[in-house]
Parts: sequence; structure tokens; C-alpha cells
Amino acid sequence: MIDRRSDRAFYKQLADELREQIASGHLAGGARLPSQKTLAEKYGISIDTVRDAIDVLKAEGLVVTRQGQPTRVREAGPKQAVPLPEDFVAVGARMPTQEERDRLDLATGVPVLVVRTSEGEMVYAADSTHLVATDASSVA
Amino acid sequence: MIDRRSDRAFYKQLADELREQIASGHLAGGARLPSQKTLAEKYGISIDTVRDAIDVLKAEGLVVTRQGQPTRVREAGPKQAVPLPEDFVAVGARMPTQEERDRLDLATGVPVLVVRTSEGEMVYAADSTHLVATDASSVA
DNA sequence: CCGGATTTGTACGTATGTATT
DNA sequence: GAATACATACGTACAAATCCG
Repeated sequence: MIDRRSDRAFYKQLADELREQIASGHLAGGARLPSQKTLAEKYGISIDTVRDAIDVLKAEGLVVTRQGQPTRVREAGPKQAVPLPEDFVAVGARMPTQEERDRLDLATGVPVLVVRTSEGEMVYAADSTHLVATDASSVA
Repeated sequence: MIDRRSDRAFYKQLADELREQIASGHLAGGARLPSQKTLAEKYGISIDTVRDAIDVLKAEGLVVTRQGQPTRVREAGPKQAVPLPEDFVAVGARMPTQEERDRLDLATGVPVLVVRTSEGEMVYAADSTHLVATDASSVA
């Protein structure tokens, strides 16, 4: 529920509530969220405020929206293990550039892994990739 | 400028333009963006639409907003090199949880690096950290 | 220290467009 | 074609934080 006397913004309260439902598994990966209209009526707030809450969850990579379709909890696809090169210089992460989002077809809130070697940089969708030791024998 | 005949949403066009100015260095780290009001007047669009554009850039980790202060291009602080443990199992990245955002004081659009070892997981702000070979002799 | 100006934040409303089911 | 759902864009009003003279 939304506490109208609270200092916390309504859209943050709603985001908190939905986030909790996702974290607890009450809303599992792929599950549909109630429509914005439904949420607005249920909580007695405007659709705009509901959208603000959804935007927060999108930026956190928790949900995915597509026009004409219900908002769904983002499903992390099976991660592919990629060997970390022996000669890597550094590993970092950041949000993708516009070009990378288009090229890798990344949803909002999905970062990329960047591996720098002496040869150059490799960029992986963090969504679907994790890096493992080159000696893959120890991988779980 | 904004092409009102374009199919591309106004807020996306504005986000593109600001993103380009940041990428090109025309707006350097720490630089102030024009106020939302100024941008709205300059481009002949509503403040709400300007805010939508700013929201895009926030999610991309490009700008930071704070109430009462001008919007600024995010400054990536000096990155600290952290040795990657010899016994690491996997390295990944994701957006932080609410708790991590609070604890690490992360801005919107800043992912975290996750290092899994046999001992457990370590989480680093990708903003200020990159992982390097345990043998640090090769680090630039 | 105070008050005004500036700037972003929150919340509401309306209307229409576009994509999917 | 109809119904549903999200997307875009405009407007208003007020609140809260910061900055500056």
C-alpha cells in the first residue's frame, strides 16, 4: 500500500513494493505485472506516477516493457561462460553506449562487461555472460 | 535541433543530441547542462519532454541530477585497481540492488562488478573500480 | 542570517499515437 | 475490427533543495 502521509514519494513507494515482490519471488522471471492502469486504480494514484515507478525498475534492470505488451519481470537468460584471457589487463563494467544497445539488443538497465587486453577491448552483455578463469577446470 | 517531422520521439532526439555533446567532449565531465527550463524553451518542447530525455541519460550513467542543483555530466572518479583473486570462479556485472545503491552511494546508471570465489561474493562499484590480474606487474 | 531566485522533484490532468493480442 | 497496453507530449501546480546577494 501507499502511505500518503509518508515523506517518501509515491512512485518510490510503489517501486519499493514491486521490487520486493520481485526479490521475494512472488513475481518470478517472466511474470506479468498488472497494467499501469490497474496499478493506478489499485493504489489510487495517477498513471504518470505508476510510470515513474516502472521507470525506476527498468533502470534497475528488473522489468522490461514493450509497447502493446504487459510489463514483465526481466528474465535473465542462461549465462554463457567466457574464458578470461590470460593476458587481460583489466576488467570493468559500465552501461552500454547507444550503439552497443542497438547492436547487442540490450534492454534498459543491462550493463556490459569490458575486458581489456593488450590487443584491445572486448565487450560482453553482462546479461548473458560471465567471465571465468581461463583454466575452466575449476568452474562450477 | 529537433525534427518535428521525424518519427523519432522528441525526447529521444534531445537525448541523442546531448549524448553526442558528451561523447564529443563538448560537454566534459562535471560540466553543467542547461536547465530543463532553458532546454525546453530552446527546443520548443515541454519541460516534461526534456525530463524524459534527461532520464534516458541518467539511466545510461551519463549525467547526474540533484534537486536544487544544475544537472551535470557524471564524472567518473579515478578508478582503483583491485587484484582479481587467483581462486575466482566467475566475474559478472549487474545493476545494484536498492541496498547496494544506498550502501555504496551509487548514482543511477552505475553498475556493480561481482566477483565470485569459493569463499563467497565480492561486490564493487564499477564506477570506481576495475579488476586487474593478481600479478599486478603488467598493469598500465 | 535571511530572502529571493533558480533548479530539480513530485503529482496531477488530458489527449493522442502505436503495437500487440 | 475491437480491446488492451504501453508510449509520447502537452499542460498545471506546488514542493524541496540549493545558491547567491
